[in-house]
Amino acid sequence: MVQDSLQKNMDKEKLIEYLKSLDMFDHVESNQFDRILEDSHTVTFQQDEILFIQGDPANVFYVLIEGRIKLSQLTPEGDQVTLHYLGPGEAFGIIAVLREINYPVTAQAVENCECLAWSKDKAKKWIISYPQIALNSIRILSNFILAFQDRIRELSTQRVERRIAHSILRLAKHSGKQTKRGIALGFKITRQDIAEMSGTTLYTVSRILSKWETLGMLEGHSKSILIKEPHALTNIAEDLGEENKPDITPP
Amino acid sequence: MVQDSLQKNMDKEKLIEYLKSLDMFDHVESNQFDRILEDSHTVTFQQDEILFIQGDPANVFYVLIEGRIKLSQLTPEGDQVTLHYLGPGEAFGIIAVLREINYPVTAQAVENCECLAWSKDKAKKWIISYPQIALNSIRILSNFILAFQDRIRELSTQRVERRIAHSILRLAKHSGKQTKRGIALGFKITRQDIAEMSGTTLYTVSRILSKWETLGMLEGHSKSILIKEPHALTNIAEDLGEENKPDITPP
DNA sequence: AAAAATCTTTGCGCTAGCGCAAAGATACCC
DNA sequence: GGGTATCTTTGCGCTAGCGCAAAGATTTTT
Repeated sequence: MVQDSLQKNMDKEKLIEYLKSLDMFDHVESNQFDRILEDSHTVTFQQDEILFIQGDPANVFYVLIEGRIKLSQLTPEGDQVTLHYLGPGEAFGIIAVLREINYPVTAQAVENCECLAWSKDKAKKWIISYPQIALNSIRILSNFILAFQDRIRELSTQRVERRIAHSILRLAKHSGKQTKRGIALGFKITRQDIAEMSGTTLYTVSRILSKWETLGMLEGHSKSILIKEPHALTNIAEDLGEENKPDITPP
Repeated sequence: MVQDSLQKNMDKEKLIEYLKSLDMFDHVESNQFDRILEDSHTVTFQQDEILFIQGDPANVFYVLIEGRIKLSQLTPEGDQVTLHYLGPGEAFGIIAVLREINYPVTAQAVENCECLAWSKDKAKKWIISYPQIALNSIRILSNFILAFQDRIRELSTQRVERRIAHSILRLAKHSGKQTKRGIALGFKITRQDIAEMSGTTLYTVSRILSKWETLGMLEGHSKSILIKEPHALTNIAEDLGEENKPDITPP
């Protein structure tokens, strides 16, 4: 973890412009941003670096500027469950900082990352004394609640194949890059990672990806996935239409 | 659904005293409560009555005073998933009202209920213009997030038996009544209800409850459960110690 | 370039849990 | 109080998905 001066990668003007566009600072008066920024510092993390581990005392509130961060929980038995992949612009650590509890999740950089960071006290000061920021926090938290409700519903009622389809589509929506050959997921991701998002095992993910590959829906390379037929994946995720198994009866 | 005058079941003084004790109004100045109460009206619901269905436009924010309410989601396929049982003192409808979205869940009274209700506009007015109430909302929402995270972890990594044990213990903690013979769950609940909380089927719940009954851990009657050995249940929920199957080898 | 580490695939056997069906039990209603 | 609706239990067969093991493939390290 490295602390930079603010000006390294972006000048102050541009950074403020960017902050203004974020959910966390939506509708905050322009003249506040100088002070908000003064209270912050920039931090960078290398790929795979761990920002904090579930159970660590929560001393910092972050906004992710650049890169991608995985939020996960480890069970007492050692199974990892991925709760969310954060992308640029997302805030994290709100709950732990405000509630004065230890971080309830582990945060790990899955790419090189750059964050703005506020100490617990400064973050609390802004959220508590600035009603608009509190309201923005409510909106952010409620997004999590809605997403988690969907996740619980999925895990309770859908079979693995569908859940995996959903997980991959979520990644695609969040970080996919359109290429000539299809949508490529924007960062390295293993079968194990997908299993942790879908509530299954890496074996099952591998088998199902292989199946989809033979059906021509996607291409799975090591640590990367290229979605060739997003529509077919959506069909599986939404459980629409007939299986598009075109009866592979050899001639 | 019946609208009462405030004074029917509780006089105003007592009601204000009660409101002050709730999470939603924690640390709100005493002199505000007259006005908060003026903006509200009381509503009662009969057992099994539906307060609102997922997808309904969110016009009302509620605080549950008396009774118990089930929050659930229905999948497009018709499977029901129970997200939470609300008890007295809990607020609901915050997200839908603030976000101007339709209710994301269905709310149904599982006992006769009494609620305080605020119209969307009045609720928004209070939450937006009164920072302490916004902060309290953040705390309430973050509780949901933490609970849902646990739920996702459970569904992803634990087997049914353990999840059922957890569900029942949660109900017991939330609404159990200590009796001579054990802890009795405080309201009618079917095998189907428990299945919807645990992400399984009513058949599996029935089989597992039967097993626990033969082990002497609990007694399952129609629509009610008496926990005779909470400790044994906790062992299963936490996956502690050895199976307390005392080798039922007949004499 | 070789060696080590990590990730992926796939065969194989197994079992947890599903879900139909049908019979009992309990609660509800006219 | 008898009939109806709702809940619960349990037998039975089945399959989705788990998880070991071992072989490939790919990436990283030296």
